[in-house]
Amino acid sequence: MSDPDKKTGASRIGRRPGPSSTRDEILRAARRRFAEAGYDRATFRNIAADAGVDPALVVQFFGSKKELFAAATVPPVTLAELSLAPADASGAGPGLRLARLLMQWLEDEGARQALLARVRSASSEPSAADAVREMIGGQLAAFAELMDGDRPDVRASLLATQFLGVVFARFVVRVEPLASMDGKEIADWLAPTFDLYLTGPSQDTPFG
Amino acid sequence: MSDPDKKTGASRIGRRPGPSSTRDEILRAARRRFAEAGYDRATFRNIAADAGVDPALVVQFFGSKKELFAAATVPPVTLAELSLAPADASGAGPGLRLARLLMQWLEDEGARQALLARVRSASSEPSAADAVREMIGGQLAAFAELMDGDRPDVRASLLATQFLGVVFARFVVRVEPLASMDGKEIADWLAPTFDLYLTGPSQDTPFG
DNA sequence: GGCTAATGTCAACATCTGTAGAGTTGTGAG
DNA sequence: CTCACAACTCTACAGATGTTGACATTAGCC
Repeated sequence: MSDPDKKTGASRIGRRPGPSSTRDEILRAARRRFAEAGYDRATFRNIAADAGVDPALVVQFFGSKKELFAAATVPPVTLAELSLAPADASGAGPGLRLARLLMQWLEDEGARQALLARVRSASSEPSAADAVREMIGGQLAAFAELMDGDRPDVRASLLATQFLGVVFARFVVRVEPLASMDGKEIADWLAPTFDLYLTGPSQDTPFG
Repeated sequence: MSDPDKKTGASRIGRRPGPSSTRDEILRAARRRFAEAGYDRATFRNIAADAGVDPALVVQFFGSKKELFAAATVPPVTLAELSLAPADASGAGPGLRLARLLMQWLEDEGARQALLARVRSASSEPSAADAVREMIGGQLAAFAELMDGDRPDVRASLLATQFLGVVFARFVVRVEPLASMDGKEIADWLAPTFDLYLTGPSQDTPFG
């Protein structure tokens, strides 16, 4: 007998009638909080409040904070799913194609939040740093085959630093004018750099 | 009368005899903790323990955590203090000179820790993000005069992203092989990119 | 020597955190 | 209908955190 009024009938505890999308709402709330505040400052209570739910339910669904983070920060769109084709048909070079692809990826809110959550959290939570590292190893190493020159590993990691730097400067530090620029415009500026890393001369100095 | 034994005489509380370097030790401990764990996970208790001191003393010296952070993360060596001259005499281009200067700056433990503390903390603590942004605005804008082309603001911020990306990928995410490479070697690879940003063609597309 | 300020510890505070356990209500299969 | 299970909330706990106030000891100036 926890319901004081039979007419209203809406008891706060217990399962809700009808189908439930709560689990997805928790995931979306978690992704946004992790993206905006990072691992430590995104709390169960904040996330649960955003999803309109009790914090304990989040625990029941996902077990622990680390598991929630892992579940909430897998990008809903992968680079491979984006169409490389239209840029390919435009006669653009590999650097510009890659730059456009990456910037286009960031336009998707879910993917951007997932990436940002990982980048932000990498500063304090080691498992998030692992996620970023594996992301780079997996996603960008696929582009290593585009690389003509030697030291493709060095080229790939430098390319990754340039991309990570743009993300960090644009969304975390908010460096101007980069933060306010259009994604396509940034892609144009990044293209020559990417070409440099992809196909430029090696800077190895074995006799230095 | 808190001393139970006059012979040993070393009471734990109260001021220590002789001059004190405690304040500097706290600053060093704070800088290291902030650099390795970021703002949130570097705690008063950790820092105080590293300095061999009571946490309350840290508060007494610096007031609050934010003030301690501000005091501990000002780089002990500035870019301007590093000698640009020797690289200049070697006939190297502006990109290589700048790359070497920045990598040389990171070799200094204090400067590296201060920068890393700010970068790591920028992910969660807004005042740290401010510090990074102002750092970029102040230090790197001094190199904007080296830039020939138009849009020096865009060029400077892109240069900053490349540098930030290297720092983030190398020390936070620890992307290989970049994390294990020598600073000078990285400078060689970065040089063409910096030249591109400093003096390369503009990517503005007013008619695009 | 005496006094003030600097240096130091200790115990405690209010608050927030992740998480556990018990209890309540709806769903769906038999 | 029944009954196991899934979806919920409530309460509470143990630990950590930034910060405070009271107190102890020494340094340095008159």
